[in-house]
Amino acid sequence: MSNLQKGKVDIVAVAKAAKVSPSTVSRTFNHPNLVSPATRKKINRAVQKLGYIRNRAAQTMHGKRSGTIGLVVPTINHAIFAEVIQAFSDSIDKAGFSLLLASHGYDLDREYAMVRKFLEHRVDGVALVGLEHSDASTRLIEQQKIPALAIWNYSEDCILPCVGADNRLAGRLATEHLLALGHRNIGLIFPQTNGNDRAQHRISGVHAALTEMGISVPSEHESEAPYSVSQAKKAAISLLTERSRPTALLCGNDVIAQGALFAAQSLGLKVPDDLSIIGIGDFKGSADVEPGLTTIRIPAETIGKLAGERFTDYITSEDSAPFKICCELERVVRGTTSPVSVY
Amino acid sequence: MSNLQKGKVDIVAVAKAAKVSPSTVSRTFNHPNLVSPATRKKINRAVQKLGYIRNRAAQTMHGKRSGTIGLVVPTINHAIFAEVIQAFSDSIDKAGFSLLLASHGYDLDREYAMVRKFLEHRVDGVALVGLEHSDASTRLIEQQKIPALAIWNYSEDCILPCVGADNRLAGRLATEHLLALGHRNIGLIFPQTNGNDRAQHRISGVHAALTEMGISVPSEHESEAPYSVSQAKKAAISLLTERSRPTALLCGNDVIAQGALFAAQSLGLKVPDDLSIIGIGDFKGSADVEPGLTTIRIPAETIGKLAGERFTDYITSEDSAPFKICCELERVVRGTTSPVSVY
DNA sequence: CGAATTTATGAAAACATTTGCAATACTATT
DNA sequence: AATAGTATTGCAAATGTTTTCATAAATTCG
Repeated sequence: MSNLQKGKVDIVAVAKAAKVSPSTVSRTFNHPNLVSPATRKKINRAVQKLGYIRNRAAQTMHGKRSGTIGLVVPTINHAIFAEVIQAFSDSIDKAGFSLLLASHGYDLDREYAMVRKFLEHRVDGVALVGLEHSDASTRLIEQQKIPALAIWNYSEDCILPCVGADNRLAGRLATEHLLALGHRNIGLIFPQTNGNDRAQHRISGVHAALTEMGISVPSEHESEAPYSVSQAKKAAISLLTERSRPTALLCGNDVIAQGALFAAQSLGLKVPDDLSIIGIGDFKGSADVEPGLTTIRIPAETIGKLAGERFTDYITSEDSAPFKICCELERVVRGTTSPVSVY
Repeated sequence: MSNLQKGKVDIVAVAKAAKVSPSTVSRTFNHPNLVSPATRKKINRAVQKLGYIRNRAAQTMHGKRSGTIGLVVPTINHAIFAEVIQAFSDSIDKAGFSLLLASHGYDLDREYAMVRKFLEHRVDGVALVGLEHSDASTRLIEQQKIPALAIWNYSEDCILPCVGADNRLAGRLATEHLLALGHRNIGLIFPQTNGNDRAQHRISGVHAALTEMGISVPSEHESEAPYSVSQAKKAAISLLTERSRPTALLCGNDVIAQGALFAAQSLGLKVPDDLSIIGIGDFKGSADVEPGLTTIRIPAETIGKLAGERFTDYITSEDSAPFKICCELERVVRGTTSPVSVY
């Protein structure tokens, strides 16, 4: 009760209370085996009594790790990123790190600013979503020799270590599923690809697969929609009321696919009989709509977890060999796709 | 090119390169008006050339603010928290702060651990979700005299400053809407209330409103479901297949309500003709289901934004008067509720 | 032109910790 | 019992900044 919150409760206050030197207190924390059990007990009692809390800022100044990892995402407020963030956070927490989080709203200049901000905080590593970043960011990471990680996308020729899935393949898998069901007249709804390499890769995978089959998509069947169910719904409605309606809709992500599904339902189209819909992502909720959404599952949780584990390893171990991990995609066939109807 | 990443690029390296003293460099950053434009230019050039980045750890040691705010949420991976986190993050970012984020998975002991962890990082403030916290956490905050904020819930008799909505009122509003439509046989599906004061308050508001009307809910019409569409769907199905089916379902949050909606649809019940459903929250997506979900809107974004603004104010200004802000709820009537049918 | 201000800069102490080195105390060995 | 070795502790320097105080240079004013 006496000298609790007396303002300055630092390591020397503890030392004084335990009648030892500050060095010994520090050692009790950092190398407990170097200090005798008896003094350790004295010190712990003093720590308790004074309510002492270690100061990582001071530790950091000594070249010790700050114990923080910075993660920059495009946005926190999307189901899919929230899932990655959660898994990543849990994962690095287990390794004793804290998460500094920031979002850039798909603006790569802001991404740079966020990385810089994190560097000021002397994070032990920075994780970024995607493979496309501004030159400034790349240079900064290079110069400062800060461990960096690309999350979410996988690519062989990525400069940074990465943990993610192959979005090109995701696009291809979705396409091949529709093709296998006999669809040849396929509509595409994708988000803007600008500064969004996930979408870029996906759509390029789609086009590759289509071209191989000699299929091309007329421009009126190719539409752009933001990451929003309601706006995707609008886009889908206008696409579906074109003269020649496609038999299937391939959507750049599950949110768009959900919008498309609602659009179809509001137009009185039967899914999957009149129209097949496939998404990419398998977001929470995709299984639950009626009918369940067929999609290409990107294992967000696995990616986040793995990324956290490997990255903290990479940071803490001496012999840090860069790594690239490709997480498996999975085709999840539910109720929104069926063979093209013969009519 | 020469002495870029030579390891130690600190303020004295910059000083040397600019041929001034470290003090002057420091001043250029902190009190630029105290240093002549000419030297300022020299210094900036040196900073550029060396790629110097300020070290907040060292600043923090001087009693300067660390520039971080810790936010502890139950979970990141729920639409509604993701939205608050996003808004809070943006908001504090504008004030120059960085966000340290952690989740506790509805375990108040872990919440304590996270707060402690943040304290080690010398955050300038901690924000917690909800009003119910372990004694240990409360004591810790008290002892360390760290600015703290309760987000999400509003209550007059809250010890901490708070920014949030009145969940009791939310429950009451939802109930009154159903009552006004003539419903008397109401089913309840709520999440576990243990360690979740949001749910607790909502359900107590519901019961209060019902009791005032002399209505009681038979226990077989009261069900518990976790925060998951599919599990809520299951719970709703078993509730709706009881002998005496309620005419309306009041759900503890929109995720549960969505599950209930899907449940009704899969049972062939017409919503809202055969069954009215109301949720609480107004999550992203609630407007987009078919029919649109009637709900009590909790303004997550406003809460996050306001919380960030007021909290950073509170932290940075000297005359920090504690504050309590109650954010307005709004009844959003969409397609899932209608007057009870006369039969 | 000299005194009184004002402006610009530097020197050094302070912040809370860690750690290499030195000193002391204890244990085992002959 | 003396010596060598080991276990435990303390001293002091170092980490990268900020800030107070002092000093020097430039400006203003009578």
